[in-house]
Amino acid sequence: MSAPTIRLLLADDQALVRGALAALLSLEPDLEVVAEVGSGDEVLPAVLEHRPDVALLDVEMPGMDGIAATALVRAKAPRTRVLIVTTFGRPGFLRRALQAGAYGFVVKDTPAAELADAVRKVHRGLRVVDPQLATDSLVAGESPLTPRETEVLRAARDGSTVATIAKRLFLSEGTVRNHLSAAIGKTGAATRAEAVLTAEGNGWL
Amino acid sequence: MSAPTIRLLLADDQALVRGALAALLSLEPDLEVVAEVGSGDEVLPAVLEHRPDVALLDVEMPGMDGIAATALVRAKAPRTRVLIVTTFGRPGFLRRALQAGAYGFVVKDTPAAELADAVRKVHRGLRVVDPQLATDSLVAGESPLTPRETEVLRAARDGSTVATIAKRLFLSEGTVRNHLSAAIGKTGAATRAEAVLTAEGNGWL
DNA sequence: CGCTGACCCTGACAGATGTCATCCGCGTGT
DNA sequence: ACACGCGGATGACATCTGTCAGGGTCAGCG
Repeated sequence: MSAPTIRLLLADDQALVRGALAALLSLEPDLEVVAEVGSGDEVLPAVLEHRPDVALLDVEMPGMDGIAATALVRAKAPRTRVLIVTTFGRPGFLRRALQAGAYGFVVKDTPAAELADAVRKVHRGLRVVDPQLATDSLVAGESPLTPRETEVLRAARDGSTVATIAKRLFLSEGTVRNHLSAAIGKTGAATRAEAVLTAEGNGWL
Repeated sequence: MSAPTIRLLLADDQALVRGALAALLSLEPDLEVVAEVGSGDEVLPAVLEHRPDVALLDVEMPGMDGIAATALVRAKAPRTRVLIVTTFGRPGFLRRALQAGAYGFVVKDTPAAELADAVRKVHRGLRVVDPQLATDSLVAGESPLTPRETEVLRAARDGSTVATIAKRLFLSEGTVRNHLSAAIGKTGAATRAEAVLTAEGNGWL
């Protein structure tokens, strides 16, 4: 009797990318794609139903992001190992993904031939992390922003004025300006727009 | 003698996505991936060497974006038809891609099964464009921004101060403020950060 | 229990932003 | 030849941003 195949679940909101990844992985005789979902909140139900050995999750998905979905899978279906497959190799994403229980973290710059190997390693319980990304993650460190500063900076992402943010968060304009100023200082930026980019780049937002 | 296969070139800076798309398209007996490149400036040399019938180009690539590469292919290798395959279905991208000579425009939300059909249609000389995207493109219209306004707004993308932008573009701060103000007005935004997001969303930047 | 530090909140103020008025050069139409 | 409109440039000024000083609350520690 032949060795059993590794059962896979794919989660990516881009149908074309998801279908292409399924085609790529199905070329391997020992890998079998048993489910595909397009949003984060479909991940756990599909994992519970199909019992994949490895779940390949994108990070940015509607309904729930892949990192939150990873935490759910670890809590409710610990035999399923998670491999994050994402466009943005942000050090903050890596740290949060590992903390949430992901076994591996692959960015879409990776050669296609390496994905199957990454899946097999994760299935065997090994960690798969790009060394450069791990280094960047250690260098960037945890976010220096307080929860409120993070919230105010996130609210500033879309270019809103202080008055608009104040209304949205039920704060005075002075409070909003102070939090923004603190966030600007902590990220080493000159403006709030730059602070947003820096925090996003470091995975702090 | 069997019908000849459709020769394809793939261009996407993400190796994993490119490899996966190659795997997906190679499942079709009448399609053959003859070349893969990872940057925009490799597209034309590869097209001239491999003579693909259809070139599938991403938009955002290093070296040269896929729309500029499309224009080059039309000029230098008119028998190769271009199909844009991109993450962001921006109406501005669609318009510029068609104007540059692309035969089709597919976003990565498209079901994987439709990609091969899109390739076949493009090969036959048919247009492949998402109707919703075409509508959005007509609604958004051409950019109302002057070349200088576009340049100044683009320089403001990274959150730079007016003084920094003035130095970078060799203008006075008053001039920069005036162009930014005009761009804010034309995009209907309240701040420059919002104007940047609006212009990007409409494909004007 | 008192002290300390972190976090959150607020308003005053100097400096930056965005609006407005104005001018110049160039291309187009009459 | 002239008038007009457009794009680009500039500075004055009202408004907004970011910094700073100050106060309140709460958890942790001695």
